[in-house]
This record gives sequence, structure tokens and C-alpha cells, in this order.
Amino acid sequence: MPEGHTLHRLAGDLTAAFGGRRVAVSSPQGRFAESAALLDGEVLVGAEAWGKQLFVEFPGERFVHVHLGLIGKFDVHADVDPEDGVPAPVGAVRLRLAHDTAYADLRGASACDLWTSAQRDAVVAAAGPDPLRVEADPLLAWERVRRSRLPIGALLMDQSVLAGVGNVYRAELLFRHRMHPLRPGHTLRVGQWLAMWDDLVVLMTEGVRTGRIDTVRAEHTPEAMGRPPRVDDHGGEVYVYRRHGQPCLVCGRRVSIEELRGRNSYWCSRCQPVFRSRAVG
DNA sequence: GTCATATGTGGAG
DNA sequence: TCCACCTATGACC
Repeated sequence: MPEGHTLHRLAGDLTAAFGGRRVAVSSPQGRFAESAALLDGEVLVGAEAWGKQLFVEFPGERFVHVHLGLIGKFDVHADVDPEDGVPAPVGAVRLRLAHDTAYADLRGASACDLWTSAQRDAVVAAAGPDPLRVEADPLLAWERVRRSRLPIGALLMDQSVLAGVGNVYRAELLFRHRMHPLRPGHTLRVGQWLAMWDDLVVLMTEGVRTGRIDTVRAEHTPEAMGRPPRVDDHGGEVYVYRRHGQPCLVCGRRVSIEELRGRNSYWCSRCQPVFRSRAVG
């Protein structure tokens, strides 16, 4: 689940369900129990995301900092019938927020801590611009990209360069811009970067709306191509992510896979040719 | 039952 | 660069 769109969607859902209301805060699994006791019964101010970081604010400039990591989930149920009441927690629920008609359960997160505003500010300051935040400046990220010899596929995943992109958006963005994952950052032109950024804003905003990652253009949807829809745990329609060995939706060549700094990278070697500088070519 | 896997990150060596 | 960690799920014995 967790790339930036997931966290922004979550922030909205949490604010809608709990913002301005007194909430019961608990840690059925126990690892957040001490902090939960300090917040229990207080008013939840609201929730906000920055990249993949989530902050749930409580009075007194206190923030529950959540990072879902690879496997974390934060399920929000805002439709509880007050007659039935909130159900007993199932599994390892690290954090539960609840009132009469809603509850939210956090499981498997890599981080769940009670932070001061100073701690929150430090993390935000270290993060790159987030395409899902209106104030984000793509040129801030560009200053890092244009000076780097690292591959663009690595820079896109570096949360200090830009915040919120994960393995799916990386693969899909590079495909949509016909760019090889190993192309060095300093060989990009600013126009290419800004086009990629604008595309990210559109794709990720759509991801917040739908809760899934869809990146294929109208002409490549299952309906348009007469192919079966993707059946997958995250459900979105994509060009290359986890499609290695299958035919590229555009050219038919088998999609490639290779590890790039510990994460699988997927691309089409025909649609995303290896970059050659003009001096060499 | 065991094992591999997953949209991520941080620490040790 | 490898490894640990957080948890659930599906594949396979």
C-alpha cells in the first residue's frame, strides 16, 4: 500500500473521521501503550502527510508520527453503527483510534512514536518536496538531480530529493517518460524533469482519489486493448511494475527486471533505451 | 505447519 | 552491501 498517495489519502480519511473529536487512543498490541495512555480521551486536531510520513496531531504540539514501512496498514472504518459499537481488535494492532462511530487500526508500521513539534519539523526539513503538497517546489529537487551522477531510478526513490515516490511510481514514471532507470541524473534536461514532476502530480493526485496506482493512458487500458484487467493485491493498471517477462503494453517486448540499490526495477528495454550522451554518440 | 514475498528505511560492517 | 524489522497472506509440504 504505502507510497505517498496512500499517506495523503490516509491523512484526509483520519481528519474526516476523527478531526476535532475526542478519541479513545489505545495500543492493543502493547508497543505504543505508554504514549497511547497520554493521548487517550484527548481531542484529535487533525492528520497531515509529508511524503511517506504521517503526523496525527494532538493538543500541546504533540504528534503521533507514523511510517508504514513496507508492510504497514492503517485501516480507517468511519461507518460504525453505534448500536453495534466498535469491534474488538483483530491481530497485532499497534495503535487504535476510536469514537462512537469510527475506528482506525494501525498494524505492521515501521514507526509509531509520540513526537514533539521540533521532532516533526526536523523530519519535514530533511525531506525533499512532495508532489502532493501545493507549496512543493520541483526546482528544489532539480538542484539535486542535475548535480548527481546517481541513476535517476535511485534519485526518484531518495526521500531527501523528493518525498513520496516509491517503487511503483518510480517504474511507471520512468516508463511514461521513456527514460532508462540507470540514466545519470546530471544528463537530464530541466524540461524533462519538470514534465516528470507535473506527471507525478497528476498521477499521485489520482492515486489519492482512488486509493490505487493507475498509470496507463486511455489507449492502453484493458477495455481499450481488449485484455484482461490486472488482478493483483494493489489492483492498479500499470505498464511495467511487476510485469517482468510479460509483453510491454506499447511495443510487445518482454519487460525487464533488475535490482537497483536493493529494490527491483522494471522497465522496457525498447521503450526506455539506454541513454547515450551526444559526445559519445 | 514452513517459507517467500510485499508499494520502506535505517543500522552495522 | 547485507541485514533486521514491522505483519499478513498465499504457495507449497
